[in-house]
Amino acid sequence: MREKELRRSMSVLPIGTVMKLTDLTARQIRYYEQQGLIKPSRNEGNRRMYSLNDVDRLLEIKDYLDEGLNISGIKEVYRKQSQLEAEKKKRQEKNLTDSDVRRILQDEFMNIAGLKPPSSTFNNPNDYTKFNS
DNA sequence: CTTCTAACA
DNA sequence: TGTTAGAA
Repeated sequence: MREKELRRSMSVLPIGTVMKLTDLTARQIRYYEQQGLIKPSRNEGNRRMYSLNDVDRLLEIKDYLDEGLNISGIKEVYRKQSQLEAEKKKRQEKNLTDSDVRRILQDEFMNIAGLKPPSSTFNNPNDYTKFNS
């Protein structure tokens, strides 16, 4: 399912198509870009090329605007959203690291004790009771 | 013909 | 945000 995300991030739509898809004027689309809300790529002729994700983002921006939020308010939303995702990723990385450490630690114990690991211990890495004797 | 930048009766 | 001029 990662291939799908890759396609959604491909910049292949000219501003004219995005205008029809979002019902926004070129002026508005370019303005939101200036505000850093979207970052379309440019083709060989310096023309903006948008991705499906950009279109979704623009549609989202339009909704926020209708809900009464101003540009700075929308910026805040995305700013906080990015930080939450960053923290989430760090947590995941830390958990994976802890998991690795636990597995390595268990291997160490097994070697020192010259024991073969009980299957129940593998099913629950947090259970060290088998090693307390 | 489409899009870009810059500017404002 | 709209609109427009001149260039690409």
